[in-house]
Amino acid sequence: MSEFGIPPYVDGRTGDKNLSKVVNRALLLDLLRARSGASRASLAKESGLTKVTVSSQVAELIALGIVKETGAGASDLGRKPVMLEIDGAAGYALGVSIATDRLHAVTMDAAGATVRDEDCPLPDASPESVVGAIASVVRAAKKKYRQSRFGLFGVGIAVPGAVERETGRVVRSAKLDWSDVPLKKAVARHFDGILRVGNDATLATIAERELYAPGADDFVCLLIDEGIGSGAYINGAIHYGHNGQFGEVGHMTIVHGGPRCPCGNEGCWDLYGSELALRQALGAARSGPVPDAAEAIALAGARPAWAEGSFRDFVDYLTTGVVSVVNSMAPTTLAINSAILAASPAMFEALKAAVADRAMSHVSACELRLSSLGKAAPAVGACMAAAERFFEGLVLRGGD
Amino acid sequence: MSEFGIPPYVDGRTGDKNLSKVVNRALLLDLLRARSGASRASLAKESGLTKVTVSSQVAELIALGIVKETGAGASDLGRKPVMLEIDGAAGYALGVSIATDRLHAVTMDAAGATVRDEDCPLPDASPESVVGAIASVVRAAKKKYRQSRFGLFGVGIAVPGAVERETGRVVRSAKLDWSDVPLKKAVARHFDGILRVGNDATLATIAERELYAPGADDFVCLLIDEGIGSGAYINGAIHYGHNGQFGEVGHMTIVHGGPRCPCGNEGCWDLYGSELALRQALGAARSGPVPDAAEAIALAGARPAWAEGSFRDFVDYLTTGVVSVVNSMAPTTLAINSAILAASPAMFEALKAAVADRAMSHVSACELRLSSLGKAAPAVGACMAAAERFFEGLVLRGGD
DNA sequence: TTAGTTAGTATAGTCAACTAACAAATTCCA
DNA sequence: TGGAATTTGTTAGTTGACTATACTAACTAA
Repeated sequence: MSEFGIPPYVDGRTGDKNLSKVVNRALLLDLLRARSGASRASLAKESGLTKVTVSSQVAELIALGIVKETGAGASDLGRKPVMLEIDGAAGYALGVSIATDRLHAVTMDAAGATVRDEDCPLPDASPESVVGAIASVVRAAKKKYRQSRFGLFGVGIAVPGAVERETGRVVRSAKLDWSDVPLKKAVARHFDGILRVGNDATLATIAERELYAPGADDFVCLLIDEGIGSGAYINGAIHYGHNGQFGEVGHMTIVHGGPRCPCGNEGCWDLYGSELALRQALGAARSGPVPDAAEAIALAGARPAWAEGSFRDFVDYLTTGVVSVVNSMAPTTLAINSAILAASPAMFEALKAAVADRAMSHVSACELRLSSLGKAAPAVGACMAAAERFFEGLVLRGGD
Repeated sequence: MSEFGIPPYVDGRTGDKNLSKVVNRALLLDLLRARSGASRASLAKESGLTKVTVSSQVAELIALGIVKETGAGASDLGRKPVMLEIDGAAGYALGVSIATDRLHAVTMDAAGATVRDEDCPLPDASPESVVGAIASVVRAAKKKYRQSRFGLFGVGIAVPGAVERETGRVVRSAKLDWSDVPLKKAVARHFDGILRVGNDATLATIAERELYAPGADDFVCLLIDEGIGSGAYINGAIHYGHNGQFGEVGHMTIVHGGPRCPCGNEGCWDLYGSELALRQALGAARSGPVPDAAEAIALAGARPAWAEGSFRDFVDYLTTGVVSVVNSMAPTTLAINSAILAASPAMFEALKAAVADRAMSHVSACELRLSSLGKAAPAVGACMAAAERFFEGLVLRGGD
């Protein structure tokens, strides 16, 4: 469950008196969050801890207000268990993803249920406007959830660009035309809880894995829209490269000696396999205007004859990139978040078949999946990242 | 120090009474292995543990025979510390790498010092011959080190191909023309200690990191010879993909629509940037025979005019692949093990400059290094992998 | 020779998990 | 209807490893 490979409550820590308590609490919280329908006895069985240990931990979690008893459960024989669950109403996390013209804001309760999903228009994409809009969403949520035990405990922000992990500084966002924006610092003046700022593809990957391959150690997620973004769990941990922007797989060369890309490299996959590239190809194919995103999606569903070549090329370019990713990283699951592919099951099937044909046989066990989270993925992932940190804090509390 | 992200003594483990002892012992062993010149007091300072805890752990490690006192150390003031170190003579690890015509065998003592490095010719590359040769090397080492506390405690075997991690089965090795060879099981009949079988590039990566970037979380290693192999540490853990063969980066496409590769993919980097590809280009350039590896290395040093174009193309192809790797994985250090580049510093410098020019600016902090381990890397890494497991065992012993 | 400093040990206390025994609640079956 | 069996959860006491505190040991410098 943890987004981190080495759980932060273990990493770099000496084996002091609290270590086992902390490890066990994390284990129990993970079990409680993963399945509903747990009791003290079932937790003991699944965790390998004794009933006594579980009871004492559960008592503390209930006292903290994060776990609640929900009455008697079913049993074939013997005393009925007292069912336990994370108390969703204990607190809330807000996830915001930034686009050029709007914010997408998702709210989740402590149990992980989405309780709100809204779009806020932005006057412009300047850092000031964005920070202002985030501040107002945060303010509203803070007020709304003031009554609950932990209130609005965390905010996650998904940025389409490179983010320095430690400081939450946006190093560079081509989409927003930002350079060196201290986003976290700016938002922190309006919110003093858990605040996480990350790359949108990275955060989307957190959400997609939770949905499609919870617990998978090696999981890659591709986001295909204007450009091609990606994120990856490797060895069970989400991978942040430099500046939290792992996975510029869009800027692998697929055409050696090809045209220069704005990124500085040549013949990048992004120039051939992105939605933007497809739209430009469609425009050229009909010798007319370049379709916008909505029209391209409609065309992908309709598949008019004149567009066939463009779509076939698109799948072909996607195949080349996906095979490169599969061969070089050997994930067990690869999720693709693409509105175009979502609109055309046939195209996705063609891609799957082509990848299976070309990928190295011993790694082709990799499962290709189409994401269904769509545009919401980064905001949902931002929520999850904030919640993750919240639970990490709970683990340390009372144990440190 | 651990080759694993989540230390195996923590992963999946509940916080029982021994957990802290195990964690602390691992911590102390890592410190002892990393630097020489430790004392109980310095270990306490560096580990954050109390002197009492350190003393009691050290007493057990000395009783186990893995740590020894080496007399008084220097001090400016006050009582002189009793210096401690891993007792190299406590035991030995053997690392073997398999080539078509010979075995390369490296022996290390428990302190990590290489004590022997030999080549054993092979009559042929059949599984029977290889297993027989390994068995005889192992038998000799077992006999030689019989007197020491732990004797020959482990054997690591580096295979040029895909290896199933759990079982040590060689799924496929094109170089050796092996399919489905239960190598670990076969060798286990001649050796009952720690036995690790792995992909050669993966094991070489372990060795290269230890040398060039000990402790680096994100580290990629490329091995360029007949083909292009690679290994990577991501999030501080060596990454095994499917079948222990992460990093078929050689089979990323760099020429979309290019020629079919034996692997099933098209336009693979391997077809353009490997030593084999270079040698074929050199042969074509002089309209003569394809040079063998030794001649190619000599030519790389001499750089005759007729070969200039081939070498320039070679660097160009390498650049494309390296930039793709750097952009998509964002490692902090990338080590290249290539006899050709080692023979021509100018070529390596040209590669470095071209990569810096084309890689995305925010990830170009990645440091490119030329490996000096050369052909020995896989065998050295195999030793290290065996030693790693040995120390993991020590950590659990007396704590479980 | 004595004060000051650093290394390492001895002893007692604390914490959290464990074991064992028990109380509570429920079903099955005579 | 009333035990026997079974499962849930708690209470009481034990254990192991770390910590704090206080000590001895060894050494430098003035």
